[in-house]
Amino acid sequence: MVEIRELSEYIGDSVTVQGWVEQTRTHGKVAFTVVRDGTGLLQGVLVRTQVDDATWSIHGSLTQETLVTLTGEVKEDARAPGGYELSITDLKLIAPAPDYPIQPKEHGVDFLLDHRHLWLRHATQRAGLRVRAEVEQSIHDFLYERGFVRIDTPILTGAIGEHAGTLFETDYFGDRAFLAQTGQLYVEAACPAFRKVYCFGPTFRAEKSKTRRHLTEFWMVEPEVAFADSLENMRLQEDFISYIVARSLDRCGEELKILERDTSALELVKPPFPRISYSEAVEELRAGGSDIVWGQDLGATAEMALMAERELPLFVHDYPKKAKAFYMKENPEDPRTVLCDDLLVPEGYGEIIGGSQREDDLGRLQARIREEGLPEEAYVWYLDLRKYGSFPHSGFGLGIERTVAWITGGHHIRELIPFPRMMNRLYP
RNA sequence: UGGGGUGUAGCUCAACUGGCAGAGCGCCUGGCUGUUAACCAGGAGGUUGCAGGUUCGAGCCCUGCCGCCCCAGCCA
Repeated sequence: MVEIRELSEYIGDSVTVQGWVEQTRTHGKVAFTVVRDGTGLLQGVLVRTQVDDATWSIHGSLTQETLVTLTGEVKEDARAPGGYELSITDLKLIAPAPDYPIQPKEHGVDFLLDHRHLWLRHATQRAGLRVRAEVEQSIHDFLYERGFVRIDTPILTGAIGEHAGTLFETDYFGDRAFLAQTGQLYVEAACPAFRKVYCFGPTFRAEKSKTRRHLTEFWMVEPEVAFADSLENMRLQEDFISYIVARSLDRCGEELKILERDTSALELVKPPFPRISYSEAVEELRAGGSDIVWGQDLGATAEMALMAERELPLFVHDYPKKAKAFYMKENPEDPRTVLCDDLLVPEGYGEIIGGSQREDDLGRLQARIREEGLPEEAYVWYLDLRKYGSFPHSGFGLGIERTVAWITGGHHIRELIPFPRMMNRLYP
């Protein structure tokens, strides 16, 4: 048994390959079968006069996604998908696949999502998910090389997070528990232990969002760095994003081609990225005809307008305090704002990073928790971090699906996670 | 939660002004020695999302409900 990706080493040899039938075509006394084994595609060719009746009739009974073994001689052939062809001498049906639902044609999204467990097998989905895997690996590699220690943060928590109204609640031995909507507060705790840390995992938001940029369960990487200020934080972010994009271009060329991604915009992604303050963004928007006023958060329309003429990712930093989370550090030069940044990417993909310097002053942090009406008792341990050797630190969260959607040119982030969880979808 | 759209065969969609329920794909049968979502001929396949209403007659019009899609808000 050989893998299809190794076939170039077996030209002229007789080999056996096992895989799933993607398609069959019969043409009188010649028949073709395209088989996928998870490492590549192979076209098998069957000639009526060169095989016995039993083998020929097996071919006739093959349907899409039947598991088969093919034995025959390997040949190079430009006409074959994958570039290699097998002249079949023996064909065995291992497991049948009657009435496979997904045809090689257009389907509606709802139908495909109902069959997500099967849709994963198909070319565009394979390509997107492989890019995702490469993005994830490049995240680990980049951070590891820079001395970050991975910290796995809890998924079950008390009411710790940013907005209590968007937490999924579950029973915890008679008490209430919530699914984590960020690991950030926990990586902050690990910062004094390892200086540079990150968490990587699923996160949950019970927001009733129905857009192509939202899931209720999505994956996020959250680096946190002791002694980094907001400017260093942005430098880390632009290096990080540039590395991830370069790795995808380098190692996923085939996948991006299948996805028909024009990569010219991605080739430009190199540090430094342009930066504008929130206040400058508001001025720019007003000059462009928007009636946004200082203090309002930037919505999707505003973000789209800011990115319309830009080719590189853009940092928008130092937002009004009221528009941002309680843990962000007050800007000493303008106390109306906090030291934070959003990274917006071009081509309509919007925000992929939210980051900030954290409030390290115990008194101000306590005051902010009270202002937001958060349950103080849940934050006792978090405040301890300011009580025992408080230190300046910064970090950010990068959304995996949004990043992969941008890199692949995907229309909706639901296709860039194996099993999307959305407001109206918990199956399969 | 608002605004817009949509629901017809397993799938993707047609069906004029309200007048016999259609096609392609997939499936089944047959034909074809180089196909690339092959092609050709034939066949099976329907409670038009659900409930009511108007009408001689409703897939089409009206009311309510349900599902889904897109946009916005929220955010990554």
